[in-house]
Amino acid sequence: MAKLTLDEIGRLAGVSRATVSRVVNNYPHIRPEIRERVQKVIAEHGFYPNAVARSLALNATHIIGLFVPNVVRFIFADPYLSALIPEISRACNAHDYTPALFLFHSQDDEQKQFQRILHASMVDGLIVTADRRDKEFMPQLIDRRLPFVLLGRPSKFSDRISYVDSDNRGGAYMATQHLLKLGHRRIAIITNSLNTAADDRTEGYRQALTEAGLTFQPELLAEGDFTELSGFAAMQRLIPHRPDAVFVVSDTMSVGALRALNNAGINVPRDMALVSFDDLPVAATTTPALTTVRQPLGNGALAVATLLDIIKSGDKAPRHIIAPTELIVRASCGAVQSGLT
Amino acid sequence: MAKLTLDEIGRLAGVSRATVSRVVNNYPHIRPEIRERVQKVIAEHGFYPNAVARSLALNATHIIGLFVPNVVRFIFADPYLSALIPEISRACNAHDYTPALFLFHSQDDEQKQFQRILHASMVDGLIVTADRRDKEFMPQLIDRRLPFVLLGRPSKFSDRISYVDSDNRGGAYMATQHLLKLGHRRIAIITNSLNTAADDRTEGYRQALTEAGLTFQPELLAEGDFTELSGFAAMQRLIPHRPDAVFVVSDTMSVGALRALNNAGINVPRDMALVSFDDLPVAATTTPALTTVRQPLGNGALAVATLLDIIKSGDKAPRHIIAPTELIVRASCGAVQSGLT
DNA sequence: CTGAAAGCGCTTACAG
DNA sequence: CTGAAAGCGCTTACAG
Repeated sequence: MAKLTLDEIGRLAGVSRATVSRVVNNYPHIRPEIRERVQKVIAEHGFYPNAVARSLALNATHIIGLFVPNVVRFIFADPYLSALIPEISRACNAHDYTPALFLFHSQDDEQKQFQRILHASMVDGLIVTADRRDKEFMPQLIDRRLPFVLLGRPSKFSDRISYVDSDNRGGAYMATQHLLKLGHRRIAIITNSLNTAADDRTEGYRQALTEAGLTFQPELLAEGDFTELSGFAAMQRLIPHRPDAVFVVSDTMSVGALRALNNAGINVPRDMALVSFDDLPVAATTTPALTTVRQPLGNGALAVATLLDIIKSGDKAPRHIIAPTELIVRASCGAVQSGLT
Repeated sequence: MAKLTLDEIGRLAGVSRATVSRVVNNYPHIRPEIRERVQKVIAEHGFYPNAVARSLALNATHIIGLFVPNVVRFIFADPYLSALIPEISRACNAHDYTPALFLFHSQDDEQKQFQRILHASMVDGLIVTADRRDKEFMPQLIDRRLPFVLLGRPSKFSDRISYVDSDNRGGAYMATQHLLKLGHRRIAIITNSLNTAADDRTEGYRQALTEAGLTFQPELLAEGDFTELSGFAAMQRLIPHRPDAVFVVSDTMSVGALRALNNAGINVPRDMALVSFDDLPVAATTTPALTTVRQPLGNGALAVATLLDIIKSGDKAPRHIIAPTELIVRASCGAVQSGLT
C-alpha cells in the first residue's frame, strides 16, 4: 500500500487537504457530516500523517534525546544506565514522545555530534546525565536555549540549569544516623569523587557524624570508582582501621565490600553493620546490603516529566527537583522506615 | 544566536540557497572562489542544516528504530538489552545514524505505537528483537516494506526476513562435544522454550549427544526462564538425577545453577563440569561459568551494519547473518579454542 | 465552517 | 558552474 497524503485523502473525500488536516487533528469546528466523510475515507484507506512533514510545519519533532557523555564509565561501572534507559523509554511512550540515544563512547563521538544535536533541530529537548565533564557542554547548551534537564546535580551553573537529583545528602545522612543509633562510633565510608552524587553522599555522612559530636576520621574514608572491584579494594584498605560499620555510597561497590568482609571472616551484620546507597529506581535483582538507602521514584521519569513541562509550557525558568530517599532497614528489625528529609 | 537558514547564508555570501546547499553537501562542481566565500560565511556565522527539512526533502531521516516488544522479559531476566543498547548506539554513531527507542512495556504500548512507527516515516529502518510474539508484527512489517533486521532467528517467515543470529546450534554443539571429550556421559541441560535461541541451543546439544551414540534423557533436561532464580531451581531439579556435567543455555541462569551446586556441596569443576552460553557481546563483568560459549562479534553491530546495507543499497533481498561462536575453556586447561562451525 | 495560499527549510532536475 | 523554481507533506492565518 502506497503511503497516502493529506491531499489524496482530501481528493477521495471531496474536501481540501486543510480540512483533512483539521479532522486528523481534532479541530472542533467542522461540520459533522464532513468530519464523518473524511473519517470514513481514512478508516477505509488508512492514513498516518508523515511525522517529518508535521515536524517541519510545527517546528517540533516530539523526539527527546538522551545525552550521555562518557558512557564507558557507566558500562563498566554499575547498572545505572540499564535501569535509566527503559525508564525513560517508558515515560516517553506515556507522553507520545520518542527517545533518541546520544551515547558517547569517545571524545571523538562527542565532538563530532554535539554540535549537530544542538543545532539540527532534530530533538525538542535533551536529558543529560551529569558527569565531571559537564562543564564543556553546559555553556553551549544554555546558550542554545534548547530545553534540557540534567540528571544529577550540576557541579556548576546550578542556578541556570534544570535538574533532577536524588536527595543524596539527606539519604546519606539518614544512613549514617541509622548506624549511629545502633551504637556504632567508628563508621567508615566507601565513596569517590567522580560525581556530585558521591560528593553529596559524603557530605551527608560527615554532617551526621558532626551532629553526633564525632569528628571525621580520614583513615575511615576509602575511595572507589563505582565498580565492584573497587569496593572490594576499598574495604580491604579499611579493615585494618577497625571500623564497626560502613556506609557504601553505591550498591555495586557494596557487593565488593561485602566480599572483602567475607574474605576477612567478618560477618555482616553480626560483626559489622553495612548500609549502601542504591542508585537504581527499579528494584535491583539482588540487593546485597542488608540495609539500604534508595529512592522510590525514578529520576528518569521525573526528568522526562520535567523536560516535557519545560518544552510545552515554554517557560524556561530552571526547575530543581530533589527526589526523596528512604531507608530500607533489613535483617534484624526488618521494618521499612520511609522519610523525607 | 538565531538559527540561520540556507537562504540567509546565501544572502550573506551573495549566492543562491541552491549554491549554499551544494557547498554544504560537498557537491564537486563549484567554482573554488564561490565555495570559499560560502565556507567563510558559514565559518563566521555558524550553520547547521535543519535535519527535519533535510529529511523531508530526501525522504530519509537517518534515524533507525530499536523495536523491542515485550521488554519486561528482558528487564527481569538477563542483561541482554543492557549490552545491546550501547552496542547499537555505538554502531549508529559510527555511521551517522541516530538510534530511536521503541521499547514496549505493555501490550497497550505496542498497539498504540506500532502502526505509527510503521507508517509515520520517522525511521529509515528498524532493528527488531526476536520474541515469541513476533508473529503479530512480522506480516505487517514485511507488508510495509520498511527495511528491518530481526535480532535472532525468526520462528516464522525466515525466508522473507533479514536476520542476524548467533550460531546457537553450533555453539551448543561445541559445548556438548567438549563435555563429551572430557569423558562425561550424563550431560544435563538447563534451557527453556522462550525463544528460538534456546531452541537452537537445545538442538545443538541433542545433536552432539546423538552423534556420540547417546540417547537424549528427558530427565536431564530442565527448563528455566533466563532468570538467575530459574537456573537455581532447574539445577536443584536436576541434581537428584545425578548428571556428571551440565550445559546451561544462558549465563545468567548458570549463576543460579552454580549457586544450587554450591548449596548441594557439589564442587565445580571438580565434581561437575559446567559450560554456559554467554549472550553478551561485551565481556561480561563476571562470567561465573568456568567454560563458556560466546560470540566475539556483537550481533547488535552486525544488525546495524546489515540494516544500513539494506537501506542504502535499496536491495531488499533478505540477508541471513549467522555470527560464529567460540568456546572459551577456562579452569584446568585454560586454553582458548576458537572455531567456526 | 471551509478552502486557497503561504510557509516550514531543505534538495535537485532543469534551463541557461 | 549557478539560479529560479518546484517539490517533500504537513499546518494555519487569512479571507470568505
